[in-house]
Amino acid sequence: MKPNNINTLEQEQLLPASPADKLLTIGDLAKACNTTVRSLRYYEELDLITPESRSTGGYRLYVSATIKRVNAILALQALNYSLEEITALLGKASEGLSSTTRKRRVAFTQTTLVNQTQTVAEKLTTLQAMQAELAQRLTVLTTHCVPCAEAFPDTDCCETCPHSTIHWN
Amino acid sequence: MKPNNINTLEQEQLLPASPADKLLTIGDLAKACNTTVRSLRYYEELDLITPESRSTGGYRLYVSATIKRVNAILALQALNYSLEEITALLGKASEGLSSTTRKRRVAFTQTTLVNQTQTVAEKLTTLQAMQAELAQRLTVLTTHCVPCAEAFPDTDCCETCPHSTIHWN
DNA sequence: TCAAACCTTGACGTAAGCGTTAGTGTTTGT
DNA sequence: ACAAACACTAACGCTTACGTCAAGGTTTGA
Repeated sequence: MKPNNINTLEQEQLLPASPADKLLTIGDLAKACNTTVRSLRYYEELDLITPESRSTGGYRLYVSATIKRVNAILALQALNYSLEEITALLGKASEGLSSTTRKRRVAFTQTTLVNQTQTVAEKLTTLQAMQAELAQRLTVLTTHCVPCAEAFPDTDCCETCPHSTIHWN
Repeated sequence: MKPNNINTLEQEQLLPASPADKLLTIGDLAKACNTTVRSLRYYEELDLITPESRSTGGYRLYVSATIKRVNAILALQALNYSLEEITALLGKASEGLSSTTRKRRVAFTQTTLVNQTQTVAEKLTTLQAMQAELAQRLTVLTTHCVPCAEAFPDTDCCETCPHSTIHWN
């Protein structure tokens, strides 16, 4: 499935002293991005990236800009985005870059940032509640249960104790 | 593995009008914790919970304190802890119910509470840092990228923009 | 007493994100 | 010219946290 060799030719003609964008094999790309060949092929399955062309033997050949793209993918993954979300965020590779993409991209990023902020805030609230409850449990445990266990080391009276909920089991 | 029926008998004798800790079936427990029967059985597989006893017909019967335990598990899961981490955090059910002395059990609970407190504190710090970064990114995005995309909807100048890291690509 | 509702133990299915062969072809350096 | 290094496709494997039957036993209320 050769994309558009015409474009390639045009570019070579239009930019004879072009950046000499040396094409990368999939192994080169993997090393450059500190990831694996398998991951890159998987991203291609998901239409997150696509090689610029193929060698006569069928090797995938990537332009160096793809490094940026892959690094973006990896960065977003590190932020707990799923590849599906990342696809929504960066767009599919086959769809290229339309003129409206930039505006939409920025808007999309904005809404996802807002969502992230909200999610983080919720997590914080939960954690703070847990922290408070842990503190209380610890207090009751040390002020009540520890002395109690000290006084009656062998008598298991916890089942009848109102504080037994502190150490659930 | 009945812990200490002697204790139980003692208690029944000592407290004929005891709290009557009505035992819950697995369905009751699931409803009480707003989760599923399957999940509870899975937690048991992982030794996170264990029924107090079984009915003559083989039904799992739980003490009401297990509700707290399960709720703790669910709360921690909501914080993106894996069940393996939760097991490390809360301890295995079989260990908690082991026939060790009360002193040791209370001490065990104490140390796990301290550990939990510390872990929660760390998680809080991380989340607060995330919150700050998200806020900053949102600021830059709205003050810079949104107007920029508004002004140049069609010119993709992001590659040369120092703020392009805000909206990865 | 009997049906509805609940429980039991398997055991297979699922989704994500790759890891890992297997069997084969391609490039590259010497 | 030939071996080493690399790439190709296809396809099965793995993990986590359950969902979802299947084929039966158990409780419970009318």
